[in-house]
Amino acid sequence: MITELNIKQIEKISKALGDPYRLKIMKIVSNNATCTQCCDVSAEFNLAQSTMSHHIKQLIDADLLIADKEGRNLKFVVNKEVCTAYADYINSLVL
Amino acid sequence: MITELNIKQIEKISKALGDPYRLKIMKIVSNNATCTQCCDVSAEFNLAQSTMSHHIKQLIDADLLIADKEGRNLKFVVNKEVCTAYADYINSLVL
DNA sequence: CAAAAACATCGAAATATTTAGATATTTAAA
DNA sequence: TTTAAATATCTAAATATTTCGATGTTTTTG
Repeated sequence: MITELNIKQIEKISKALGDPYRLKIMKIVSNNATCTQCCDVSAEFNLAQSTMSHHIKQLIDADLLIADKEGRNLKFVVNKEVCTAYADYINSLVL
Repeated sequence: MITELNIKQIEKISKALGDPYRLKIMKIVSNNATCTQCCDVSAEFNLAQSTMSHHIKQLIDADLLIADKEGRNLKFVVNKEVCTAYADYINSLVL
């Protein structure tokens, strides 16, 4: 299934990636073979829990992360299709 | 020559792309076979000249556009290397 | 050389984002 | 079943971004 992103989604994804914490979260999740959890990620940062929650929410809302609530934990992985579709859009600017 | 972007550049590029006007500017420049100028772009928008100038500056500062001052005109094209390098970074999140 | 064209810069208002603390919710553990 | 752990939500302050109008600079044109 090939995902095509509209311009509003491109904007939202770009905005979500326009923050150092959120970029670092993406990298951590990407580097993790297994699903990551909020608390795993939080451990790497010096931010309030509510702030972390906010950042992760933005990545999920932008569909960059796919989340799955398991018990009291929130697990997530990189949304490969959306990342690829976003990269495709960027590449389409280069003709 | 292969461009490698550091994380600060990735952040700056993402931020630059996280705005509907700037995304539209990128598309206009991308679609133009020849160099684009500020006044070409401005004609498509309902924004003050100073605002357009500000948006274009952000794209140039993020190295997404390459600018060249010719007389009183500012001409620019898409920076293909940086766009490609950015897309590569995004793809690197998908393993 | 005076006027206009193209763009940049500055200052200020409006708006959006980031952040933390307090509190709420949901689930697991004791 | 009380307690603790993991996350979410709300509010408010701090900070950043967007936008415009006014003005400045540089270059071309009359």
